[in-house]
Amino acid sequence: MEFHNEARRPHKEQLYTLFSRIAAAMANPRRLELLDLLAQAPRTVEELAAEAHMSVANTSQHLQRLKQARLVTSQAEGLRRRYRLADPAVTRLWLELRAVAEKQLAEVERVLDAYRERRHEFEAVSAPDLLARLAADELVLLDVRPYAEYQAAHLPQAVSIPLDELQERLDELPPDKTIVAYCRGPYCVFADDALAYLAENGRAVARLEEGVPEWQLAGYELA
Amino acid sequence: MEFHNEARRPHKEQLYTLFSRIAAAMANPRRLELLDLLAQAPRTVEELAAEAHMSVANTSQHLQRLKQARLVTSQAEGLRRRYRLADPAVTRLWLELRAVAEKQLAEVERVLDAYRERRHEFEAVSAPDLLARLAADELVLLDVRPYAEYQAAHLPQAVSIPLDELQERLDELPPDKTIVAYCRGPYCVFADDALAYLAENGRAVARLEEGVPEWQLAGYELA
DNA sequence: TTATTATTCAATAAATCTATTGAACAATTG
DNA sequence: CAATTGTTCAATAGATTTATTGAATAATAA
Repeated sequence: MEFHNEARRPHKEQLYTLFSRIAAAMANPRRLELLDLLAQAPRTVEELAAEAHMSVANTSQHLQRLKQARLVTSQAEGLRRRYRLADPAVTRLWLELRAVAEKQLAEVERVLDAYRERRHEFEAVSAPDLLARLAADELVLLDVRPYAEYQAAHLPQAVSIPLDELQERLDELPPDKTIVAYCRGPYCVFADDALAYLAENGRAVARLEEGVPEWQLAGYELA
Repeated sequence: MEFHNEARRPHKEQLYTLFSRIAAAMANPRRLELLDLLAQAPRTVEELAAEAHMSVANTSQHLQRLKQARLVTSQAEGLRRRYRLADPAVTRLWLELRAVAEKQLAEVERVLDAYRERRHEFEAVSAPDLLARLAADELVLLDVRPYAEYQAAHLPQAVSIPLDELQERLDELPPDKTIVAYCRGPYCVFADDALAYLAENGRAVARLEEGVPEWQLAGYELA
């Protein structure tokens, strides 16, 4: 009865090799950006390429690698092909990866402060707090992401005004209530931009750091 | 008010690059095996090299990469240096990675059946079931890992008999109770080997698939 | 002090990964 | 049918990663 059985070694190595394939698929900043975008809504290659500022060929190649690792699936839609995350577990893995980076790499905080330069300016609302004040009808929850992402999934009672339509549609927001904006999550600046504009126009504002994936992971319902 | 702000692009890319470093550190089967071992107990370079069947120099080099990514820390102990996981979040990430691989890569199941050839032979006990039956004093919980790992952390009420001492210490186990064995987790064969031997010697046996990390992640207490 | 021991470093060849380019393919439209 | 369009494929150069070898380092023991 021994701890080390040489006959089983090759199988064990195969297992670790399989696990490492998932990590390898995520071990590239471009592919992480693609996963992050897909965590918001399914998209075509062209849309992903434009959003991530990369060439279509390169985007397609990276998507093939994600597909090989079974992190994404694709579906033909006429001339196009739409990609989506293969499973909610992939979202969990991505969020857990981010959480480890946040906790272990001090640089993340530094870069985030440079990226979201106004992130400390607005009051932050926690998820339970939001729910309570929504129930009391004290505030409006505003989703400023592109409409397609709102359609794919959004927080309960959220109103959609994409960031680039906010100026024209300002009067759709009640002037007397606090406006809580959210976007793709804590690494997204859309909500900050929206809140800065709303504050300039005399509205009471606050930010929800959670995006749809974080909200869902925390166990709350989506609309 | 636009969705794409060119000035912020470089910061965004830096963020994804930081996140990808964590994934890159895990994107190698050897390093995953090291993380897996460290999830059981802290160890020295030499111990890790022996257990993972790799050269000391190679082991050290991989540990440096894990350390750079802040997934492990090390501590001098006289002549040696002991490595440990940097944070419980690292364990969570590793388990989540495994979960995705399990769910998405059908090959994992196939390789696992070849690796743990007896895994379907024994009754499996679930964690809540185990707790109930332990409370009712119906069974003995047996930890068959090396003693150092038992010392680092083990399940409540677990008795330690390392696999390689099981034959000599068989009489320490009460002959009338069902023996539930566990080891490092669902990808470990120690418990299967122990149960096969115990069953041959007329004991009633069952297996707990969870190891210490899985047990902890599920929210249960450790001893 | 010198010798021993655990670990790390440096150099290297083989393998793998990345972005780019331009061609190929396949589903639609005219 | 041919033309258009979104996507994928193939080839390639430059960069990164890996395991191995042997030397360097640093803490302890003789």
